[in-house]
Amino acid sequence: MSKVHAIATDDLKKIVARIERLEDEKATLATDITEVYGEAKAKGYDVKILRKVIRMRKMDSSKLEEEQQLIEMYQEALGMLPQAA
Amino acid sequence: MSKVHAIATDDLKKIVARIERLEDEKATLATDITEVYGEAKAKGYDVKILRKVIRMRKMDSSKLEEEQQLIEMYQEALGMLPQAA
Amino acid sequence: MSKVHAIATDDLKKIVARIERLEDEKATLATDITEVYGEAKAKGYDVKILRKVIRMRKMDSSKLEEEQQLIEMYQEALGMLPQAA
Amino acid sequence: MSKVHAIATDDLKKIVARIERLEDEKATLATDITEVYGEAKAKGYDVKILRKVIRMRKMDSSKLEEEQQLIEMYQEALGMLPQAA
DNA sequence: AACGTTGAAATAGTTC
DNA sequence: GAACTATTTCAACGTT
Repeated sequence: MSKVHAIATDDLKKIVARIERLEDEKATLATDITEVYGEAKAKGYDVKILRKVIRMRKMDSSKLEEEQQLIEMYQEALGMLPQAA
Repeated sequence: MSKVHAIATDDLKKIVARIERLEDEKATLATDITEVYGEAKAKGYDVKILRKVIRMRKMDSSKLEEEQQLIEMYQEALGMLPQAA
Repeated sequence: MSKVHAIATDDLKKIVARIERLEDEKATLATDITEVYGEAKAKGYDVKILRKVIRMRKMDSSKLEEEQQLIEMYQEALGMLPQAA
Repeated sequence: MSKVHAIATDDLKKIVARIERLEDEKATLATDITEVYGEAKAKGYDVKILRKVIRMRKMDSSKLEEEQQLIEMYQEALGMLPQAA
């Protein structure tokens, strides 16, 4: 176990600053998203449904990847098994 | 925000004891599972594949639930939307 | 495939597009943050500690003290502290 | 449906059954633990603090001190501590 | 035995 | 405020 025992202060400060800046931007985007949902609601859209639909769109594009993974899984499984290497 | 400021010691001890006991049992089961995989490996089975297959079996039984959820989602979406209640 | 009425108006499409774009950017930032932690790790920093410290910086200090007090209260109730005053 | 050779020997089936049974029991315990936390919450305990304290009890004290020292080291490097010695 | 990958657990946010 | 979902964090595992 070799933890760092002498910390390069300036270096660490820069790292922390970068992370905190990125997290700030991320939080801002989260707020923006909430606001867009708010606008949608004001226009009469159902926010809950909207969220679900958007989630489904994301899932659908992940389904392709999942399918690919399953194919590879089976390929691997068929290559070996009981008399595995 | 109403945190508890006077702690009933005996009560808390019992709660902690119960949780720790359950966690112990859970850890024991985790060890047992690891051991079964170990036996399987000793018999020549490919543990990695075995894990994947078992995971897939779990997924397959979740697929039914997922499908049901999607159906309900669509039913919901078709009932409302722009002119939502 | 059953058409879903005329739900997908241009307006709704725009809203969805905006949200998805914002979510993409958010996901990119999440990846960036992970990468910065990766760099920090490569430089020898302890990522787990780093995360904890950054989280503590986010909490305002009154919250931090309050949490710490609660922890000590619980520890005392459980007899985890050497010999409390 | 394409049969997958004679992979599913009785032996393999038994192994899978044992693992799945153990995993079921493990999942049940996880649910039980969640419920105990729920009861604790209903009695007014702070679940988040409770979890932290229980986690701390699990860590041996040398680890805990080491972690605490690292945190302070980082905090000092970042100027988060009032006026370090 | 460190490293990355992956699955489990915990926390935070959203909805009803 | 209770339940559900999504995100984030943590720990285990296999790999090199």
